[in-house]
Amino acid sequence: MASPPTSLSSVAHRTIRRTCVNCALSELCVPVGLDQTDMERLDQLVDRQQPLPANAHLCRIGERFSALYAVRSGCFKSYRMDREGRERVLAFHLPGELMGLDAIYPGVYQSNIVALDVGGVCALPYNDLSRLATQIPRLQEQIFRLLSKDLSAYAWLGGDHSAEERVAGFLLDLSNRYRERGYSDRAFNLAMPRRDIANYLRLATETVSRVITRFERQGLIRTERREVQLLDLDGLNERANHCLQVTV
Amino acid sequence: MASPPTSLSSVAHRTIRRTCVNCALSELCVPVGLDQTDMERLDQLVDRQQPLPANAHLCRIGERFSALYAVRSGCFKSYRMDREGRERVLAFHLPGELMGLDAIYPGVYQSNIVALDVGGVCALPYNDLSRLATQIPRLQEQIFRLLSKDLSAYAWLGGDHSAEERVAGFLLDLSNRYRERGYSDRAFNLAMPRRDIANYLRLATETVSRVITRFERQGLIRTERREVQLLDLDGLNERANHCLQVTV
DNA sequence: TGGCGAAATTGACTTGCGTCAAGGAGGCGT
DNA sequence: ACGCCTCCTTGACGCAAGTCAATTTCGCCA
Repeated sequence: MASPPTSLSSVAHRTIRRTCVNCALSELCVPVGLDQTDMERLDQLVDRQQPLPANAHLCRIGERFSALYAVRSGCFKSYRMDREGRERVLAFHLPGELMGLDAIYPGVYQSNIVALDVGGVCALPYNDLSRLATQIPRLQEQIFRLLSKDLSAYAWLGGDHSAEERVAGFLLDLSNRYRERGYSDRAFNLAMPRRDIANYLRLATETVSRVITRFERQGLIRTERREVQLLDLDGLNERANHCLQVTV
Repeated sequence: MASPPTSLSSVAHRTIRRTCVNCALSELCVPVGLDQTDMERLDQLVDRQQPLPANAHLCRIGERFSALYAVRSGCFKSYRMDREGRERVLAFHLPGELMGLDAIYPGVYQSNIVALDVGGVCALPYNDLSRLATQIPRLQEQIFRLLSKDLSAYAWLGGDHSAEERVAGFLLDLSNRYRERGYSDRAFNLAMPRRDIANYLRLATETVSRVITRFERQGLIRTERREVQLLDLDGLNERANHCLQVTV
């Protein structure tokens, strides 16, 4: 009771060590369904890295693949460059999601991954992870599932959708993912600029802007810079042509 | 030396039982890198199914996911239906390739898979396969790799490419895959009608036809219905904008 | 051999989205 | 408070690819 609560040691004592076991994201991330013992084994190989400042790169194309990354906080973007040097956004990653999966096959990172705002990641050294996965069937299963899940996401992007379908689908996808994470699915903040959204959806920035304006006029959404409110989910689903949902 | 080689029993005796161990595709398929003992364990769970006639379905969307399928011979197509009932081709599968990977996550097939011509598959019961994968690290690794490989393939389809880029990329992709399988990479037969190619590339059938005609006029290829000859790989690579290759 | 239907090609027209260009609105450092 | 820069929005115009429609070719079966 004597030492003031502001002393360094006191703070250190009160700080709960971040582990998979007490991580709020464990139900979205790799350790889904693991019991406490297995989670602790997983925990030992996880490298909880320093938070990255906005616009800092986590990895770059061509670097030797050594680890998968799980988002702990913030929002990340993965992208490639085409031969003309133009950026091509492949995905946005929210907390609990796994990044770098496309690097497993070639053994070399296939995309640049950058923090859109300040964000933290857990690095999962791949060799250790796959070794552990042979020992914990539930873990192997979860990695299979996460890889398979990404296939469906990419398949959507590959479809031939109109600009309206793409933008509506994008908003609904984010809405679903925020809900899963316990955030509001009706009002959220876009971590990425319009340019990145457009690039991800393979549209021009101007087209995204126009569609958003149109949705706003139709009373489907309300926006204020990067703040978005979804006012009419049914209407958005109609615009998205119902083609978003992965049948689960 | 006495019995004539044409007698039925003789044929039966000379027929080698099809196993993973003696399968010509083992270096492209799931058992990559397994030693003979492990291959025999894998072999025991493989269900070598009757050849399917052309246009027969292997599985349909919504069916409970129970097995992955490896192509043994022929060419398969996987596709979905959008809400308007239009077909959307997701992939063509050549011998040695694994199908149904996108069903792992939801536990329900996410695409219809149909034989384009008469073709054979090996069914790999998923529960048995993943159990075996925990016991054979090299097998687990290979499944990770195959899943990861598909991610890159889907990423290409998701890019915003012109019609010329798409058609050139498609031809070169087939060329590479045929070469891997020991076939000519300069002359091959398209197992699928133009309509399916167009659908896969998210183009109109007419557009594919026009691009093919243009390539032919430019001396890049020669076609005779479904027979294709690639005359100028460099030229095609240029049209494809070099954006096909996965950096391996 | 001839006739039917599916597949492929080609031409004429339409359109959704990209490109170009200009203007407005915050954010931030000095 | 000012200026600068980046982000976003809006309008005018052009083009690549889609749609519609007609014709040819091939495979197939009677």
